[in-house]
Amino acid sequence: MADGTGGLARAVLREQLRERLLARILDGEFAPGERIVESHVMKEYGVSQAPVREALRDLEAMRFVESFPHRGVRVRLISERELAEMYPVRAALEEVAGRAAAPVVTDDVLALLEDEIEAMRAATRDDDVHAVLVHDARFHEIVFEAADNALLLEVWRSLHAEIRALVTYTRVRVGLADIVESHVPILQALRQRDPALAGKEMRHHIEHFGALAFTAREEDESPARPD
Amino acid sequence: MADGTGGLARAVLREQLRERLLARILDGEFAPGERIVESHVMKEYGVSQAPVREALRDLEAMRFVESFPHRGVRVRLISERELAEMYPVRAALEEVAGRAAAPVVTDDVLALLEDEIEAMRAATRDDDVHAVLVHDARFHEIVFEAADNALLLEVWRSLHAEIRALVTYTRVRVGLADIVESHVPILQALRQRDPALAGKEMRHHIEHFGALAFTAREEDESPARPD
DNA sequence: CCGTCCTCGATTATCGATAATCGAGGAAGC
DNA sequence: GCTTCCTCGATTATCGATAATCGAGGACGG
Repeated sequence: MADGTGGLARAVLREQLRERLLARILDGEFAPGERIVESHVMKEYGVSQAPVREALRDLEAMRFVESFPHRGVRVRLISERELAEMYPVRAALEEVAGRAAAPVVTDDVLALLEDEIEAMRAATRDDDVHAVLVHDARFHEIVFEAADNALLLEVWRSLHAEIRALVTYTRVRVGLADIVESHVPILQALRQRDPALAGKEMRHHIEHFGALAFTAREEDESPARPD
Repeated sequence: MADGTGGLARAVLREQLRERLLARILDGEFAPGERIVESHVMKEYGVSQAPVREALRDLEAMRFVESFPHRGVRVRLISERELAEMYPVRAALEEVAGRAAAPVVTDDVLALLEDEIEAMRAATRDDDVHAVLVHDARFHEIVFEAADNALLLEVWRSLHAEIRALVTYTRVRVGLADIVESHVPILQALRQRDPALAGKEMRHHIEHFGALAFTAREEDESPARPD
C-alpha cells in the first residue's frame, strides 16, 4: 500500500503479522537463510493461512525474505556480492537526498540530526555496536525525510534489508568513533544549506565505508570478483 | 521472489494473473484511478479470491496499483508531483548505470543499443509515439542490464510505473527526433568505454527531459488531469 | 430544509478444508 | 554399489464460505 500508515486504520491481521515477523527477523530470531513455514506461523498466532501468506508476500516485496513456488519462504541471505552492488546505488541516492534536503532543511531537523550524532557517541562510549548502527541508519533516514521526496524515501527504504545486512558482515575494522564522526561533515554541510556540498558529503560518506568494506575484504578470498 | 522467472516454474495462478492484469493496466484497459474489484477478476478468470488478492499485492509492490484496507485496489494515478520527484532519482540511477556499464560493455550490447536507436528512428518516421517510448525504455534497460548490478536493475525497474506514466503526461512538446537523437551521445560514450562520460551523458539525458517537462508545465498549472 | 443516525448492498478480510507439489528416503533393477 | 523410480509426510496453492467493514442513500428529529 505504500502505507507507512502514518494515519489510522489499524488492525488488519496481515499488517500486524508483517510487523511481528519483521521484528523477529530483525531481532535475528529468524536467522538469515532460515525457512518461515506458513503453518507454524498460523498456529503461533492463531490465524488462518491467508493473512500469513500475504504478510510474507509483503516482506518479500521489502526484500527481507525470498520465496519460490511450492517451496515456501526463507529469510533472505544477502551475499557479499549483493552488498557490494548496494554501495554505488546507495551512494547515488544519498547524494540526491543531501542535495534535496540542504536547501529546505529546518533548524528542527538539524537538531534531530545533532541528537542522533550524540546518541551515536553515547553508544560508542558503551561500545554498543547495535545502537550505533541504529542511530546511524536513523540519521540517514532523517535526511531522506527532510529531502521531501516520497519516491526517493521509498526507494531508499527498499534497501533496508541490505543496509541491515551490513551488521552481519561488518567485522569491525573501522573504529566506531570513526563511523560516528564521519557524520559531522554532513551535518555541517546541511547547516550551511549548501546542496552541492551536502550531496558530496553524503556520497563520500557512503563510498568511504563501501571502499573500506571491500578493500578490507580483498585479502580473505572474495568470490566471484573480477578486478 | 526476485523471480524475473528467467528460469522455469510456470503455472502458478497468482503469477499468471499478475501478468494478465499488468498487461491490461499497461494497455489502458484499466485506466489510472480505476478500481480493480477482486470478485470481478475472480469471475472473469474463473479462479478463487486468494490468488487474485496475491496478484494484486504483487502489483502493489510494483507500484502499479495502490490499496487501502477494506477499500480495495485501484490503478495508481501518478501525479505530476510524483513524476517530478522521479527525475532526480532516475537521473542518479542512470548515472550509476552508465558508469558501471561503460567498462564492461560488450560489442554485442553496443549493437543492441544501436538497434534500439534505429528502431526509434523508424518509429519517428511513422510518427508512432508509443513505439518510440517503448524502444526508449528498452534502450535504458539494456544499459542497466549491462551494468551487471542486479540491485541497481531491480531498483530501476521499480520505477516502471512512473516511467510509463510519462506517456500520459508527455504532451509532445519535444520533437520525437530530439528524443531519439539524444541517445546517441550515450552510445558513443559507451563505445569509448568511458565510465565518467557515460555516466554524465546518462544523467544529462534524464535531467534534460526532466527540465523540459517541468519548465514546459509551469505555465498551465494543471492539477493532474489531462483535459 | 439540514444534519445525524441507521440500514443495506457491495466489497474486502479471514477462515477452514481440499488439491497440488516438493523432497527425502526406501525399494527395485542393473 | 549405484542409479532410478516410487511412496509418503510436509508444505504450499487454491478453493468455497463466512465475518467484518465501508459508503451511499433514506428515515428521522430539529
